[in-house]
Amino acid sequence: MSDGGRSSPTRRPARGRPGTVGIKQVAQQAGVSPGTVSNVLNRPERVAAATRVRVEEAIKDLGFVRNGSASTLRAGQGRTIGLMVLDLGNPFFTEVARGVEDECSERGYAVILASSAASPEREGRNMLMLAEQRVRGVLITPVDDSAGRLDRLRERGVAAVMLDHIATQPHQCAVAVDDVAGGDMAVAHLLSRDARTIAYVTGPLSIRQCADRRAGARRALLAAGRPEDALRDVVAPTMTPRAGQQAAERLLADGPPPDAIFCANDLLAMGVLRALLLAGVDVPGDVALIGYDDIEFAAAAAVPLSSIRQPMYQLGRIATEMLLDECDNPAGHAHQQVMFQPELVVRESAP
Amino acid sequence: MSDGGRSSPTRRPARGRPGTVGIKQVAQQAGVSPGTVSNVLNRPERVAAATRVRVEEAIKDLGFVRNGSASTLRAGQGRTIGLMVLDLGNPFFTEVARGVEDECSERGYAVILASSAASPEREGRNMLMLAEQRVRGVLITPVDDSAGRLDRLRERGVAAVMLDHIATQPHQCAVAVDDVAGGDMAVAHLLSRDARTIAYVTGPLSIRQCADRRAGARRALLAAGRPEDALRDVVAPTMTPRAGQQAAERLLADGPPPDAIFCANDLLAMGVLRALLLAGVDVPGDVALIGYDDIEFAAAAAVPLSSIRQPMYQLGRIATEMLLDECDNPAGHAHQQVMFQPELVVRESAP
DNA sequence: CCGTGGGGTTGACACGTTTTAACCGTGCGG
DNA sequence: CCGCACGGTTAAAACGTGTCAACCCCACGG
Repeated sequence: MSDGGRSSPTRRPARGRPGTVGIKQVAQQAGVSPGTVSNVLNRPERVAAATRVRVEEAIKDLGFVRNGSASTLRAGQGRTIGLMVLDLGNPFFTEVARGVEDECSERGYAVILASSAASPEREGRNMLMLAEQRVRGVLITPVDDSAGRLDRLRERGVAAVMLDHIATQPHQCAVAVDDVAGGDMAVAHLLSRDARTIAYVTGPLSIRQCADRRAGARRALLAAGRPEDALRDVVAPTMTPRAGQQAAERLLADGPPPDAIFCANDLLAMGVLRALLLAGVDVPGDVALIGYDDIEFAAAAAVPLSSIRQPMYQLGRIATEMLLDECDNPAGHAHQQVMFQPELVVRESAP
Repeated sequence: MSDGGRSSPTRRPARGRPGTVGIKQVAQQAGVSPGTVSNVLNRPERVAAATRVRVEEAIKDLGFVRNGSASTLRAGQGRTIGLMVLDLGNPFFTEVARGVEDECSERGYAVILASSAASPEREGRNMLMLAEQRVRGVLITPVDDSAGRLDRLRERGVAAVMLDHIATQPHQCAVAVDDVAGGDMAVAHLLSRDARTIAYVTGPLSIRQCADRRAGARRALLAAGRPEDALRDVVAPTMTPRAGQQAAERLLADGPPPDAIFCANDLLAMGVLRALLLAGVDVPGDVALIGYDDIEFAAAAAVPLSSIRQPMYQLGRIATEMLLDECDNPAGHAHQQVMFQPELVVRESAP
């Protein structure tokens, strides 16, 4: 009956493990057609209750697990998104990743992790891999302005949300934290404590975050009627504790210390703090200190750090929400740029 | 000409984006058969140089990117592994993840990230998802002893390597760091500085790492001819700075401070340090302090922490190497348990 | 001149799922 | 009594790639 392809003697055994159980083994066991099994899996409401339980039992008995590749191939889209971060070593990004993973795990999505490690070449390579995996969407902290790359993705039907990066184009989703406001906040707080001279210890100003926080700091100075050059920049080559310590040592060697120091990063701030304490400078008595990010270790420093808290975890969660919403409803999706407001956390280093 | 399927009026447009270019569009453009394109992709040496460049040009022109789902489906295996960590918030695991990602990125594998968040239920859920994605192998920090789960995976042909966990069965790959040796090392160092009384601030002793490090510490005591109870345990409920601080406060309130404190974790150690300094205890003058893990922030603490360094990044890399080797050569693969040796890093908190 | 061998290439099928149109009773309104 | 709609189910056609037997062509030895 039907066309009996069964008899073909050239039939090879399945490529995968011999015992691979697919939808049709389940169907046979449940005395039903493969299509019905698929329906049980994807639209359970369309199948009669009695049949459904029979199929579900068969699934459990045989230990069937659906083949995602086949599903993705046929349906044209799977339940996978890509997450491309700048630097897996930075607590900021790992907190974001935690938010992304939590949200995805709850909604049954898989996260493919990729790190550009700040290298455009590696970003490209990983991007290609994500494209091959036919991810449904991508969360990305772009290394440079990769608007072009993202547009090409969009043409392929891959949604994208930019992380911690303001969108340069309107047809683009993005979530970020207002770094200008954060810088303003930090310096305004220092000024309210009657700081007259303030230093800004920062990473390279080519990094948007560093530049924005500086802009905010200057805005606060202007608002207080101080000259902009009341803020003294000290640029460190990288944003690590070591670099912060060295920057602070330079600063101390160079004349009388400022009343307060604002750091672009808690990692820098921890190094700065160490240099100050080693030099016998009292914190906050002689110099007030404030960091940025409010990473977990900030509160555990020798002198607990005041800092500007960013909702890192929330950033990841919201970005994922936006991305998945766009995936589920590409037409009626309004691209939006969400800008979180940072928050001042006052601790002992700048009470 | 050939079989003109074009004329069929019932032909639906492709499900995916209209412009989807597949292997056959490339073939047509290059004037060659789809099979040849596949060969160019997978066994370039079998195709004549001239044809190859023509195909490669066509690929570039059309912007073709291979469909990983179809490839995986047909070939029975893809280039994807799963990484299941215990806690994305812990720098230890993120460092491991960094190693895994680097290695995979270099070898063209994709990493699916999953976190069990120490919940067996969530571990199970994510495990199912990894199975659906037909990952080629899994790197896992098991929440409890999930030997059964791993065996079931293995039956499905999914390789597995346990991370930071000794294998309970011989047919199992595992990489770990010798925690007993680490504990020994730490306490031996403290003893060499003439510490007489030592406290061990630890997380729950049900955590293998905590228990092993304690065992090592006692071993060092015995080796020095001290009674085992020269080591006083102080158990904190979690391994965070806050918990460490509270534990140290309890310790100080409870009698004269010990000569030295060994912490199961740098996070705990940072909290302990803070408590000591607040209480006016000099470190290392009055109390020497040593942590574990040597996370980046340990060196940046108020008093830079001595610590036991674990090769976290290397752990991830090696584990990945072992996993991929097993994937590429399942038959001739000898399961092995690699045990790394930790390393004492001497800084000011216990010189 | 014919057979043979081998490098290149092709055609067609299979992988496991989703989807859609068709099918099958059955109850109901006309 | 006929036709129709409807809830359930099925058969079959894709989805895009990998693989393998078959094939073609040309050079070469007999």
